[in-house]
Amino acid sequence: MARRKKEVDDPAVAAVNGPVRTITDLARLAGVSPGTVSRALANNALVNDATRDRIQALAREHGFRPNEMASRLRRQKTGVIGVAIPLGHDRLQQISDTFFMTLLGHIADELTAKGYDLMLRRVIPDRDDDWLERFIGSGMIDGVIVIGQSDQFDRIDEVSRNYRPIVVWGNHQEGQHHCVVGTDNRLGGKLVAERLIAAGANSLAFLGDTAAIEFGARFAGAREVAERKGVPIRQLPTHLAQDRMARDVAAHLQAILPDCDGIFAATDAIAVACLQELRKRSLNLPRQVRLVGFDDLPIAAQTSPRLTTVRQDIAAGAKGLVDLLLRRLAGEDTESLVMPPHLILRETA
Amino acid sequence: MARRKKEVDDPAVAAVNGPVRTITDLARLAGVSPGTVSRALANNALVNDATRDRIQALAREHGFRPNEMASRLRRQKTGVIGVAIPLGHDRLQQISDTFFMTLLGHIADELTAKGYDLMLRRVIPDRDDDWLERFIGSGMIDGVIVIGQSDQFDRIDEVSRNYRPIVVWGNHQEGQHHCVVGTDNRLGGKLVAERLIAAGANSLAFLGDTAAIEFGARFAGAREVAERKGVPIRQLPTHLAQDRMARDVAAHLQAILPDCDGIFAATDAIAVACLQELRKRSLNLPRQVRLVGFDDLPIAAQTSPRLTTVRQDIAAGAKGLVDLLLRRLAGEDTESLVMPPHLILRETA
DNA sequence: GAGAATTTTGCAAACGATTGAAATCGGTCC
DNA sequence: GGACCGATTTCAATCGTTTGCAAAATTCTC
Repeated sequence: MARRKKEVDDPAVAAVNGPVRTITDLARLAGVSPGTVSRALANNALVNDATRDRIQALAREHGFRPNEMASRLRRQKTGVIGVAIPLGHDRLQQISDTFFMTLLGHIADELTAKGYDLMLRRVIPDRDDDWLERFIGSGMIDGVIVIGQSDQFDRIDEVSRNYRPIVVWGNHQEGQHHCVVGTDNRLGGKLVAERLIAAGANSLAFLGDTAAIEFGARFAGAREVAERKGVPIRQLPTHLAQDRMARDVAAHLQAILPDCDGIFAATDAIAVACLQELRKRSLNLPRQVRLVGFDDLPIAAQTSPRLTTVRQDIAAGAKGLVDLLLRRLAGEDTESLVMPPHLILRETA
Repeated sequence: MARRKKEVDDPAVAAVNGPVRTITDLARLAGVSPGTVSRALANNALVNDATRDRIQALAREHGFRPNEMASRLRRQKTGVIGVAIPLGHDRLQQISDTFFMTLLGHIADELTAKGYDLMLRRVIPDRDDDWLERFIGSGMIDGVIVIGQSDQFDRIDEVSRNYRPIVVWGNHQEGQHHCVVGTDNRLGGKLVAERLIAAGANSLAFLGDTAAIEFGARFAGAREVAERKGVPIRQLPTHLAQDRMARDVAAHLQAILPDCDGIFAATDAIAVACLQELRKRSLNLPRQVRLVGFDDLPIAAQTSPRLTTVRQDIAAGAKGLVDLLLRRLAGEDTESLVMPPHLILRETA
């Protein structure tokens, strides 16, 4: 409608009147063709300097910005990286999970620095089996970072055979096809078990759900060491959602104490819950019980007693994820990046 | 059926055996026009049931998904909500700020539930003065949620006069134009001062940078109460970035202790830093010094002694933000939502 | 000042989907 | 047998940019 009206009216007048919404409006205003405007705004050397300046000034004056949706459609490049957080092995684990959110924050920083936008999508795989294909196939993103394999390892591995720009945060597994960035969880688990035993523990317990392969690897590492040293170790599934976690931890500790004197919490969040429960029971750390967490979240340094834990370098992880993704986007073939975990000795073991 | 046969035989069709990327590819395969495919995939009643089923089956078989970029361009509707986190009053405050990230997580949950995607953008206003216009003008988003006004109040207020679908997390100020969701920071500040004084404090200190208007309001509330009760109160600017925060807190406490016996930390993060510093100095809480934080982050319940603080209901805030934004998107005019803060009494005051 | 070389600009076809309007097709009615 | 009808389907224009190529304008050469 508006367009028709403009055509009928004196173009100059119409141009002055209406808002400048499209590159064509601006072109009319500047008395050049849309193509020229497009090039001028892109600082294309093909356009005369004077013309460019005039058009850019006009654009600024009218607060005009080219529609990126159209631009991205035309150039078949979105400038957006998708970040998916599948919540699989524990439905109640919220997207607000501290570790993932911190990682996400760093990823956002990295992507911003590289000029990419970030599209975040929370995913519940059980309710929606082609989540990854949908995200990729939407045409809205140039590549995707998956935070946490959860129990979606096979699906991710499968999809990655036909789709290259995908990088995953998680555990590396022998023979996997997709590119992953993560901590060497198995080694981390070994470090923990070694420390617990060195600190005097005679019976170990792992609190965490091994269905999540990251946790599975941590447990596997710990078990290897425990068996080698002849120390018994048991595994106790523990939910990650705040409320259920507290209940699980209370129940587990009730069952295993005081028999068990070395606790390996799959995450710092679980460790903190243990700490509270242990305090309730007035058990002394690390004399009566030893406790080690995993992640080295900021909170770990601030509990009392301060938590011994395994550091995952989140900032480096984020950098690695983004870096590898951009390289894959550029056509390069990349190896997975497995980062060494660091045992941070504090006061609980 | 005759049609099917033709497909198979027709060399032109057979030649297009490649991947089915566009609706046109699929149309050729199905022997119908692109328009029909579009309608079939959209479950438009205008298309024959049998045709629809056939096309949908074909789409599934070939893993075809319409390009959303194109779709969104055409319908002038993106289905994406932008979330901007301006880092203004404290450059070093990272996007990984716990409070904001938690809020972001809940917002993501809410938006996902409503069928929207989320585009995250970190913004450094000093380096880039038209960040908000750029985000809005990009044509990539239907609306925007700004997390934290930082020191960008005026700019946001200005922009909101010409752009309706914008909702902001932050402090509500008399006479402002834009729609905001947030806690009543002033009231929160009052609650804290009242509690500190009731717990026996005779001289108060506020640790936080009042240039951020949320913090300014918290301080103002506390000052009002303090002055009414004739208790002195001072304000000590404190950075939010982890490393500088620790230094600032140490310096401040060095300067004001033991003179000052009631500390109001602008955030729980600052409060935790205080807690560590106070422990170093072997001061007993709450006997010698009282401390109250703000936010009620998960960590607040897990420190030792457990932190007395003011709860901001993050989940409700996220729900409010999304709800108001969608209503504005639908054309409704909405009031700001100011939520009551709750003093959570624990062990530090 | 003609012709060549070089800048600048304009034209028009994409990108991949959506959608109003027009066309097609059986079938029905009189 | 022709008009008419409802149900389907096709056609073609559109969303707003970008960009290869041709055309025009300008500058350079001799």
